[in-house]
Amino acid sequence: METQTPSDPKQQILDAAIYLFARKGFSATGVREIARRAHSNIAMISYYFGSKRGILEAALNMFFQRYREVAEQSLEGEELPEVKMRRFIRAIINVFRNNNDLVRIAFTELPFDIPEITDFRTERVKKNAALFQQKLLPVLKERLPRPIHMEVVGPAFTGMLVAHFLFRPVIEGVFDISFDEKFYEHYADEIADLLFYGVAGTKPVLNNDAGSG
Amino acid sequence: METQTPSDPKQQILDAAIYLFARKGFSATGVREIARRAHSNIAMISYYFGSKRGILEAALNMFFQRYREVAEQSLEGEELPEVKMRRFIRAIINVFRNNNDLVRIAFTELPFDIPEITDFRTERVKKNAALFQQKLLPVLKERLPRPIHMEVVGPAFTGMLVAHFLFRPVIEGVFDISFDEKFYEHYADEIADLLFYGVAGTKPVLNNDAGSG
Amino acid sequence: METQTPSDPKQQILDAAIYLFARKGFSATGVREIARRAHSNIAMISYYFGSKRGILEAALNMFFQRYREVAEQSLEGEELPEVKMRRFIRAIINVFRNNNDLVRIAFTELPFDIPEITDFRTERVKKNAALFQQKLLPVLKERLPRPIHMEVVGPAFTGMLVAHFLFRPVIEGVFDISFDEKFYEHYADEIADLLFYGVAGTKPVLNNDAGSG
Amino acid sequence: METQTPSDPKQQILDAAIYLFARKGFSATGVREIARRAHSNIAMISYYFGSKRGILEAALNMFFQRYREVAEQSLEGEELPEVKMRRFIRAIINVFRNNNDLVRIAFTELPFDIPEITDFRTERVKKNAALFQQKLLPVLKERLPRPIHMEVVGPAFTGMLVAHFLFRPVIEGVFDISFDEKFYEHYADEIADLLFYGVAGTKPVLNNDAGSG
DNA sequence: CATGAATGAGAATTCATTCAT
DNA sequence: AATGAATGAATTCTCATTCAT
Repeated sequence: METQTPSDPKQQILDAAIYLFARKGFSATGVREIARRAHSNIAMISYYFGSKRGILEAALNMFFQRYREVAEQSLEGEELPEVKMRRFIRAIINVFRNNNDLVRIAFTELPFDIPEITDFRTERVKKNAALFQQKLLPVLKERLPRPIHMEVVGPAFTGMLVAHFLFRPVIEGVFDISFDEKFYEHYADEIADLLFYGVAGTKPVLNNDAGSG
Repeated sequence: METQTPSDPKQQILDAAIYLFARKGFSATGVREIARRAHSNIAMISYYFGSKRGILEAALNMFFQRYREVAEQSLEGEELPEVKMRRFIRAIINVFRNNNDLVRIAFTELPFDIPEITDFRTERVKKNAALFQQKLLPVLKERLPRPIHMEVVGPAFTGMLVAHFLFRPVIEGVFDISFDEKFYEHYADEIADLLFYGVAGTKPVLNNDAGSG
Repeated sequence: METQTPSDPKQQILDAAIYLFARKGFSATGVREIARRAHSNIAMISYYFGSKRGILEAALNMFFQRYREVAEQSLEGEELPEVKMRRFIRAIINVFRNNNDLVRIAFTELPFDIPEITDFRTERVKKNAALFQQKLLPVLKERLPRPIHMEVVGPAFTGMLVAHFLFRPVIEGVFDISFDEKFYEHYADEIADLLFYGVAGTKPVLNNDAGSG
Repeated sequence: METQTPSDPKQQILDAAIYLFARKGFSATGVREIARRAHSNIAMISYYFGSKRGILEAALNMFFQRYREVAEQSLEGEELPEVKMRRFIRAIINVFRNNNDLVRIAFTELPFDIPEITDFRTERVKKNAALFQQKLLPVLKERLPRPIHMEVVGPAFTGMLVAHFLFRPVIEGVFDISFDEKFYEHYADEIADLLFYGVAGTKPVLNNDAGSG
């Protein structure tokens, strides 16, 4: 909301922290290192964010907000669920691409067994699930050949979506590939195909390009 | 040397560390806390594992070894790839269930951008990919309706498999469910169905029970 | 940067460390003790000197620099070598008196068999030897009754000069003496006499008071 | 006194400790390192020597005893003081050569300002001084051209004697020399000459070889 | 806004020693 | 005589944070 110049110290601290948190982890990253990378003074961190933890919260809020906006926009509308779902996948993958460090932090840093944090997370995911429940599932479920359990499909789908961004450096090493613009053109559709038809399911011809455009 | 009584201090340290690493993260877990939980002396950590990092390595080696054994066993044989794949999924999910903390540590703790660690990881994944390449893909690919890209399907499949174990506390909260024995009876098959046919793909009748029993 | 008030914490840490290193040895001295004696915080040691070792290096650099300055000044000039040598002895003994703790540290703390440290030491001594070689020996050697071997005389002379400052507490105990201003008035000349004529050598009358004020 | 086989663990511990104390210093040497170098068990150190400090004491006692024996023997007799003194120098240098590590430990490790230790040292030196006083000085003093102060000459002479063995690695580096058998043949006489006549004092011809033989 | 100094708590590790076997 | 496990204290160093300027 606040407009920041590129050399804005607050933004620089945030950027530096995101970069480091994503690579070394929150706990292993020191405020001194953040300040050094941000070409800023250590005391500025307290000044702007209150504490190291404050930076993490700011980063995650930023990320969840972006996710939320994009999710709501892409699931809106009266199209067929397949269409909306493909649009959602494409949009989210785009967000993830542009915020890869934040993806790692969000899925890696927050421990899952501390009640306070799990509650916070649960709340977010519940809202997200409600979005799907409301905008997508009623129509979708009728059209599926067999019943699905959201407590299985939901996390599995999330895992599918996010794995690429969590494991990217390793994938690049294993398959000797580099993920360029060209790759991502087809990537979202492949993920969508995988979600809808798996590797062996029959894919109706007409639906093939339904999600593009 | 290898057989340890339940009160073996080395094993107790390892168990305590795995429990804590999975919940608080490696860096945020202190050796003092590990020692306290293991009812052991701090100095014993150096004595047995050299350093805190040594515990992490011991834990990960244990986990990867278990994974490897199960993967090799379940992918062996001359059955149809679908059969072997379902057996693999069931076996791996079983390993993950019994080592949920290790799953979290393995997929969460090792940063992905430190070359040394990424290389280590890449090596492991390459070997794993080779296993699939050798035991599964040649026959499988012929039988698939459309070509698949391993650099997309591989990570997506991994994400599908692992997400449940990474997000479990949140899933329980969101869907108000508790994952008991009954749940896991069907879980592996649902994941296999998802992998093969997605949520919308047609599932041939004859293959349906190939993986059960 | 260089001018420090007496209560400057950096200087206080340095002073405390020098005091303790000289008495207990470097390894046996703890940073806690240094900080306590300096009425400072332990963390300030890292802040100012990087590490405990950093203090030692700062102390030694200070000492070697003082030595070097005095050595160069006193050996300069066109006087007879005996005159310059007596001036040098008097000046060095003065430096040693005013930095007795540093003398002990410099001659006691740095181990002699660690290549890195020995190299460092060798370099310093070489430079020092070159100073004598250049400013003193050419003329001196002509005037000596018999050839001298620098590899014997050099260390022996150093030992003569430094022993008093290394063993002072013991000497005081053995001879029931206390080294006051009066003692040092004659001390330098006695050492010079010892170097030039030993305990039994004949001492020419004319040179006798060349070195006195 | 106790006859020890070369593989006697007590002796091995002592040897290892002397080696390490001389190079790293007493405080910086750990019992684990000693035990490792002695191919012995840590607990054996307590068993044989009571404590780490016990090893140091054993080593120093050994050294002082050897010194004492040699000093007494070489100063005994009715020869001229110069003769006895040269014999003493030659004998002590021999002891120092064969126990170079112990020399370093004895002159380096014992701090000089802890009353207990200084007292111990003072006691030893007093006895040593008494030896000279009794066996040497009465006759020597009559024969010297000028009065000498023992509190000056004593320490200076000690420094002369010991410096070579303390600084050896550095001297070798500075003068690019290696101290072989041949060097030590003349070394003791050079030191004796230095003590008696300095670098410039006239040396009577007849006394030149009085000390050998 | 911004800084560099300062703090006290806490980090991991190593220490010499002891003990049961 | 000898061992390997175990201990608790002590080690150095780094941490996030605060404060006076």
